[in-house]
Amino acid sequence: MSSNSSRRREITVADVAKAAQVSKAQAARALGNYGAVSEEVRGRVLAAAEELSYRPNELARSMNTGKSNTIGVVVGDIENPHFGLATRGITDTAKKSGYNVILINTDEELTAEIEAVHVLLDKRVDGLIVAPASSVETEHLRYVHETGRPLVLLDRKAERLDVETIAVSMAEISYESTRYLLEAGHRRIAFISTLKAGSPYRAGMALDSSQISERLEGMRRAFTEIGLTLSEDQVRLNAGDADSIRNITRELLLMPEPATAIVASDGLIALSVVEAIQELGLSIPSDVSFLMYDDFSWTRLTSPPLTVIAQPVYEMGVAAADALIRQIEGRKPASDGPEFSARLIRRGSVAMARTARV
Amino acid sequence: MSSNSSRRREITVADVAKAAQVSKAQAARALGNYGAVSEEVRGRVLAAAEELSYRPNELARSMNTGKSNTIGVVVGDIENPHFGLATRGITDTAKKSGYNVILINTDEELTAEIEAVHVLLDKRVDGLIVAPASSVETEHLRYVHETGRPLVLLDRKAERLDVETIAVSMAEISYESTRYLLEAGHRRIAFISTLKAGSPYRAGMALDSSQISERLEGMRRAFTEIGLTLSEDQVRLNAGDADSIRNITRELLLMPEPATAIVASDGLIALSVVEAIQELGLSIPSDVSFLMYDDFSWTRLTSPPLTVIAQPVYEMGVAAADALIRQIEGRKPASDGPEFSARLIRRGSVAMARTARV
DNA sequence: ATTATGATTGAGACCGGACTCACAGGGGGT
DNA sequence: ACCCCCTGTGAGTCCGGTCTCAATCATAAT
Repeated sequence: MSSNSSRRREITVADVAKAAQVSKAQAARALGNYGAVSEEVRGRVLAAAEELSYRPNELARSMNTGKSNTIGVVVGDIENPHFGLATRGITDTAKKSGYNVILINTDEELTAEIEAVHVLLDKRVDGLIVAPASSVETEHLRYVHETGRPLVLLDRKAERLDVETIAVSMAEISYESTRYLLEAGHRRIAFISTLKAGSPYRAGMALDSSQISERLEGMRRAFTEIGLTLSEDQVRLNAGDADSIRNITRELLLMPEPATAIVASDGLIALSVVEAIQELGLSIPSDVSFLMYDDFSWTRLTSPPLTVIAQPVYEMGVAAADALIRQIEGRKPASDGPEFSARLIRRGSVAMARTARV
Repeated sequence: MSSNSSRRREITVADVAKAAQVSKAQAARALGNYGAVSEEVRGRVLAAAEELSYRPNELARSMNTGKSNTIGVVVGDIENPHFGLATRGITDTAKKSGYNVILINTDEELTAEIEAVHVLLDKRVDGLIVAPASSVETEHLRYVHETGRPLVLLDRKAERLDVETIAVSMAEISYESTRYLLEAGHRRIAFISTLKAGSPYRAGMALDSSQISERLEGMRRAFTEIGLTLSEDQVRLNAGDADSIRNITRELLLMPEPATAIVASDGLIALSVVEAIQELGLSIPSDVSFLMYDDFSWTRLTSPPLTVIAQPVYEMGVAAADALIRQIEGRKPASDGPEFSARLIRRGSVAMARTARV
C-alpha cells in the first residue's frame, strides 16, 4: 500500500528531490529524462517519485517548453456523424503522435467559432484544425495563421487564405451525380442544405460555404451542358432544424411542378427529408428519387437502400491531423498530400423520372 | 490597421505594462480585472493591450490559480452516436459555464482509459467525466477520487466506488421489454453485446459492465417470472466489429432452434444485425423480431420502423456536466439529481412469435 | 492643520517545471 | 605528472501570469 494519499498540495519535483536527497535540478533531470544523471541518482529519484506517487504538472511543463502537446479542433456539430467520424480520425491520429485534442462545437455559428479559436489560442494549443463555418469571413483564421500557429482546414476552403486544406473537391462529384439524375430523366432536381443565408437562393449569389458553392456549380454545369438551367426555386438553404427541413420537403413535393428528385446536403438533412417523404405517403424512388451526401451505415437498411455520395470522412480526419502534426513538428509535406474524392454509390433510391417514364 | 503582427515572441503583461507606462502588477490587475486600478490606468492599459493585441496565456494563468477551466471527458467511442450525443450535451453545458472539454477516446480499452485519466490529471483538468470501460477494474477511478479531483461517471456504474453517477437504471426497462417480447410469444430471445469477455456467457458469470449485468438481470427476471429460463446460448458477448456481429447473427438464426427475437445492445450492433438479417433473406418482424437500445433517427426510416429502447442520452450528458461543474465549484447537489429512465418505443419490428402464431 | 482611512501602486515572491552556467571529479592521452 | 574533456551536480533564472506586502497618495474626519 504505497497509497500515501497526501491530502492537499500536489507533489512537485522539489518534494521528490528532497526525498531522494538530491538537488531539484537533478531530480528534474531524472524525471524529465534529459541531461546527465548517474544511474545511482536516477534510481533514487525514480524510487522517491514512485513512493510519493509524483505526477508531473503538464501545465508547468508546457509553459516553458512552449509545447502543450494539445491540438484544438473546431467543428460545427459533433452530433453529426460526419464530424463524429472525422473527429475520430483526428483523435486516433493525434494520440498516435502523443497529442491530445480539445474539441469545441460551434453550432455553425461564426461568432462561436471566432471565440473558440481565441480560447484555443489562449490555451496555447500547438495547432488547430478548423472546419470553418464560413468560407468568406475568415479574419480569425487569418489571425491564427499570422500568429504563426499551425492551422489546417477541414472540409471547407477559406477564400484568400493560404492554408493547408483537407477537403474533397465537390464540383466534380456534384456534376457527376447531377448528370446521373439528368440521365434518369429528372429535370426538377432539388438541393437542400443547412447553409445559412439571408435570402432565398438566386443564381450567382455569393455563398458562405465553398462546399455548397462547388456543389451548386457542379449541378449548374451538368444542367448547362444539356442546354437546361437549374431552377433557383429548387435550391433551398437555411434547412437548419428538422421542422424547417420537413416544411421545405413538403413545399418541394407539393408545388404545382414538384421536384422529381431531391438531393440532401448531409446525413442529418437526409433523415428529415426521407421522413417527410414517407409522411406524405410518397415512396422512394417511384414517386421521388433521392440522393444524399455521406454514406452512413443506416443508408443501407432502408428500403430501398439509399443512393449516396460517399466521402472518405475518417481518412480526411486522419489526413488533417497528420498534416497539422507535420506542420507543428516543422517537417515539410511528404508529397502533395493525398487528394480526396467522393464517389457516387448507386443503390436503390434513384429511378427514372415519372415524366420520362410516362 | 492595428495588425502589428509582431513576429516571434508573444505579447505578455510586461510588454503591455511597458507600453502603458505602468508597473507589471498594475497592468496585470487591469487586464485580469482584479484588485484596485484607477480608471486612468485601466484605460491606458487596455488601450495598450488592444494596440499590441495582447492575449493572456491561459497556461500561465491556470498554473497559479490552479484552475484550468477545462474538463476531461473519457468515452469509449465518439463515433458511436450514443456518445456523440452525450458529448454534445456535455460540451454545450460546459461552454455555458465557461469550461472547455478535452476529449479522449478509449476504444473501450481499459489500459487506454487508465492512461487517458492520467493524462487528463497531469493536464490539471478541473474535473473528469468518464464512461468507464469496466465496472470492476476501477483502481484508476478510485485514484482520481482520492486525489480530490471531481469525477462523474456516465452511463455505467463502478463497483465499490462512491462517485456521482449519471446512468439509467437498466434492469427495469430490460425487464419491461423482455416481458413485452415474452408476451408476444417469444421464447428464444437473443441478446447481443459488444462487451468483451474471456469466455462465452454463462448464467451468473461476473460481467465487466454494470449496464449489461442489469440488462441481463432484467431479462432473467422476466423469464423466471413465467417459469422459464433465459438460455445461455442466446446471450452473445464480444460482438466487437461488424464481422463478428454478422457471424453471431447468422449463428443465432441458423441454429436448429433459432432465435425468434433479437435484442441489440446498441445502435452500432443494431446496424450490423439488421443488415445480416436482410442478407439472410429474412424479414423483420415476420421471420424474426427485433429490438434495440438507443433511439436513433434512422430507426424510424427502416421498414418496418424499429422498436427501440430510448435513452435520454443528451440530457444525461447535460446532467453529467452539470453535476461535475457543481462539484468543481463546490456547491452542494440541488436535489437528489434527476433520475433517468429509458422507455420502450413500440414501432414495428416486434411481432408475435412464429411458434405462437402457428 | 493633523491624523485616520482607504484607494493606488510597484517590487518581488511564487506556481512547477526546464534549462543555463559554473564547478567538481575521474579517466585517457602524451 | 599534466592537461583536456566528459560526466555529474547544484544554484539559480526563466516562462507569464497571480498575489502579497509595504509604500504612497488623496481625501475625510477631528
